[in-house]
Amino acid sequence: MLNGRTPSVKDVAAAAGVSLGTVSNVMNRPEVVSARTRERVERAMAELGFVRNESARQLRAGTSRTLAYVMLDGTNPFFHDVAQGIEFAAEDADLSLFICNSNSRAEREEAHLDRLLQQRVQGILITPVNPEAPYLDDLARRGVPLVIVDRRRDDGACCSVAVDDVHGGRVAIEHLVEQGHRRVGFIGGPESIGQVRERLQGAREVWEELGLPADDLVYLPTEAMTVAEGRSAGERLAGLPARRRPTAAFCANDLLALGLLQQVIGAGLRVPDDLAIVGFDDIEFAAAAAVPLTSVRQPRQELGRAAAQLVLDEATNPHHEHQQLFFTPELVARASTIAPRPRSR
Amino acid sequence: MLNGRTPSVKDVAAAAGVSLGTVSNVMNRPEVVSARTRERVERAMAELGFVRNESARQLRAGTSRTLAYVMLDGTNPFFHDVAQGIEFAAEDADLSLFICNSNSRAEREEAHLDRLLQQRVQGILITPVNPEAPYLDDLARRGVPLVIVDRRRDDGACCSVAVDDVHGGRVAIEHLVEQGHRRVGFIGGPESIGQVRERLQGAREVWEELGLPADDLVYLPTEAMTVAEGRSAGERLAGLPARRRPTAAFCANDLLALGLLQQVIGAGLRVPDDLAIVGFDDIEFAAAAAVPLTSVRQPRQELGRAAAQLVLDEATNPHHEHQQLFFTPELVARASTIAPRPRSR
DNA sequence: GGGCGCAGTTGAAATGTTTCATTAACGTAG
DNA sequence: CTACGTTAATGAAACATTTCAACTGCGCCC
Repeated sequence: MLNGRTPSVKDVAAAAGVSLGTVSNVMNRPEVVSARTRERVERAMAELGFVRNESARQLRAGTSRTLAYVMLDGTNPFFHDVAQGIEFAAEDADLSLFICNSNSRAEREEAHLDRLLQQRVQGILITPVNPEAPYLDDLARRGVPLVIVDRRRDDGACCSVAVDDVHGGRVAIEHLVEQGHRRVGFIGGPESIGQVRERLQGAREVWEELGLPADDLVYLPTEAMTVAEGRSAGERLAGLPARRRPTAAFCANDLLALGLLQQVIGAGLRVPDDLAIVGFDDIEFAAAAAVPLTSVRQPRQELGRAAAQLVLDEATNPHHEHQQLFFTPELVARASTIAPRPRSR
Repeated sequence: MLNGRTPSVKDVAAAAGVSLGTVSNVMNRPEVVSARTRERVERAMAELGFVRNESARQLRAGTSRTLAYVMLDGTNPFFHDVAQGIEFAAEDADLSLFICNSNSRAEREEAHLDRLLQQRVQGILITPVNPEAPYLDDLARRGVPLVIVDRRRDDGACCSVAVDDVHGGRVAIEHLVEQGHRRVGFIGGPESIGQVRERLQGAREVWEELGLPADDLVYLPTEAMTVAEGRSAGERLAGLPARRRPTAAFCANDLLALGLLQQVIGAGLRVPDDLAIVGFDDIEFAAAAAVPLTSVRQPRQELGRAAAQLVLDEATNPHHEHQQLFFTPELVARASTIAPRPRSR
């Protein structure tokens, strides 16, 4: 069957008694080769266990069959849902998807990008540590199809797909005010993250429009967007003097919200009676929390799918123009802000 | 700077006024080329924005610089932790990691493997839908370094890294019995998953050894290991006649446990007083649940790291012998089984 | 001053594909 | 019978790298 190294087209050609051009035709344009020879070649391939060498194909054809997604934080399920959306689009286009994880470290990100460039991937999707990083411009200038996911670039240096975070901040606060809250905490950070700024901005806008005193929208900064930071924000919140302590919290993502939820429940507060909580992203675990979490839903898979389509357009359409796609997030109200109808009485 | 296509070694050589063999030497054996020319070449590379073409390198050198992990279920954070462990090991070995997701569908898995074979990846790590699938044997026979992660192969066809699931089942039940429970439900399925069988087996072994009546260890089968199935198991559990209703549940993974937890809390039961819950895997969200979840911890990252080391050994060491690595899981007790010291009185 | 060793550089071969111009075979129309 | 068209198969070139044997100076020793 196989005697050492893996068989090449040449071996198949010899075994089938045809030229190696014909073998290639069987793989790439089966219609031009007669049924008889095609069958003979296919049998030879099966017998030898031939597997096409993708490097050689790519080298000659000049085109790779993979996309890549560089995700920001592997511990946040949100990004995996985005990746799943990309994967579906890639599958439809018969491409492989290379998933990398920068773990929020710029130097890992750059190392990944370097590798991807060497692989000559067909396009790169990325949720960058910093959307303005100069090496992203290098990529764009090089002509590598590039789409920024879940972040924005305001100059049109490349495509991006994101969500209207200002709007997301607005609907969260509108909902809380509707529920009667007049003192609300905003939990998120660091402020270097554009989304944190924009979600906060949306919150403040609507707060002001409703004529509520600015001081009653309390900003509780965090150092990261993790469960652990959510918990520690909970402690700080509990430590606030009563007259400043909010009756509701709006968290910049669900991880923070879940951490907060756990901490305050552990401290004996009731949710939502003592503290209502709104998250952001609507990851799967949000609905599955013990007090199901009200959250601002991002169309996570859609985000990935749309990004993949943009990158494919850039890769294949010579008249491609960079676009900034915007999705509008919507609030999903659950028990963490809406008290259940009392069980009896 | 660049005039159309990306520059090749030849362009660099021309720009630096050396032969292309020298350029290659600068990249691969800098010590053999004089400092003066090396510097000249490096300058030329920078000016042209040269990036080595990995396909060509791989074609000629015959060796790829990537590992691949085919994960079973992208919605389960457990596998991402495993992947993270692999990633660290790959980073140490200066390799890239290609992450694929089969979503528990055998045909996707096979398609991924086919692609990876074409890419001639240096080794494949996989948590397979079915560890006995014939195409896995094909891989092994082909000589592709292959490690099965978090599943077992009893014949020594390839390496595997797993956890002692029988033991995991034992410690979970021992803990519950210690806490005074005498009627316990086991939630998990489908039984085609080896781990489900073994965790249940461990549970039954210890149950019998303690002389408890077999009928009081109730098996509640599920169709999958997801949050949704956990919730539905919770409904079935609530519907059980009181004399058969367990006072504790041991779930085959944390996703099930989280779903169950949410459902029973929503139904007004108290955890652990009315129902104690033990999960398996100890994913990050287990500790962050509103009632922090007691769970059987698998060394998730360690699993990945060890698997990566095995695959690298197989790839590089001619005297490699297949090994079956076993980790021993340990119980992490939290509030879902241990009632907190009463707050007052 | 001829031979030798050494450091540095070169040029060609090789890797496994794809592509494309060319050839071969075989009818069929004139 | 020739010329032509069609269909099928061929062979060589090209892709970007790495490797390695061969070459070139050059200083040194006898």
